[in-house]
Amino acid sequence: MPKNCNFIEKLRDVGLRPTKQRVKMCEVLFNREKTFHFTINELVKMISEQMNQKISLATVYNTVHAFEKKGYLKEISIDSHKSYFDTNTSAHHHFFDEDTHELIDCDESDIDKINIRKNITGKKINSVEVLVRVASDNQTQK
Amino acid sequence: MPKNCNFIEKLRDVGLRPTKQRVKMCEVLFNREKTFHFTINELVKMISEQMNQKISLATVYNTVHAFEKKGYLKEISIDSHKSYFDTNTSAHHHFFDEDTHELIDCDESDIDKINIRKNITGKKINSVEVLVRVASDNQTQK
DNA sequence: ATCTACATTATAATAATTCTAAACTATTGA
DNA sequence: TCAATAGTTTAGAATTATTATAATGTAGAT
Repeated sequence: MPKNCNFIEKLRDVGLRPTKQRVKMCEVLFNREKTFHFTINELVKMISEQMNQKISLATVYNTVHAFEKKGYLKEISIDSHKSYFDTNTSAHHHFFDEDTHELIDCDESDIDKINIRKNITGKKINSVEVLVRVASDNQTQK
Repeated sequence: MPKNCNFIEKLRDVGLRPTKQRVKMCEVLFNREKTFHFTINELVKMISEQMNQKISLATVYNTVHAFEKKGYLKEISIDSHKSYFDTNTSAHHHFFDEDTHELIDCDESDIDKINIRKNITGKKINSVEVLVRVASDNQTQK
């Protein structure tokens, strides 16, 4: 199962040259069972750990944004100080754990379909997403 | 109707000294019919326009954060590149116009109560907020 | 009126992100 | 196969938003 071939095709499909940095980035991002969330810094660290060579921050930024523009990654805004990205690019809801800063996907079935009664004239709805902030239920903890 | 007295009391209540910068800031933020949304830069501009004197960015940041900590302002995360604040501090939903970058409050009645079926053990739900992204319905426009 | 603790300010520092330009490499086609 | 070229990577500079600093100013208590 030469997984990398898929990534090379994927990159080509998107109009990106399959350089070794990008193929490695694809492995880290897409070669996994479940979708996941990351920040740029976390991603750089993960890639660096898996490569003998160092990868430049600029390359990671550029490529992440290229993937985002093409719909292979999605940015999630939760915290104004950091950009989180999600390899699950479908419209879906999230839990955000305010203690650990962990982002957790909601299944379709976890939240009923949301009915919007308000209409903004001349505008169509692009997405409807829910963010559920959770924190420790422990009284003794902040 | 000496509105400023209210602001002085409000500031005192929060443990902030009612300096003229802060009172002016209160006027801009709270002396209005409807709640509104702003970025720090917009706020600085608004305050500067209403004062003969210039106000320092640092003062605005500090005071906005002080208000936020005390629950008189609320930060809204929509766009990782800018911090939006809201003078409506209740949990409520938003429309975000992706064409104009305008943030619009949803009334309670615009969206049905959201039922969350998933439970995260040991965690309680702090807030449930919906963001509805809208854009021009015009085909000819991006 | 004076004193003191807290505020304001300009500016420096920091952090996240984007830009730049030189060196590098995948692809094309001879 | 191999050079030409068009796109890529990189380190580091530039930019932007935000926070820290330290000197000066001011509100409130005495």
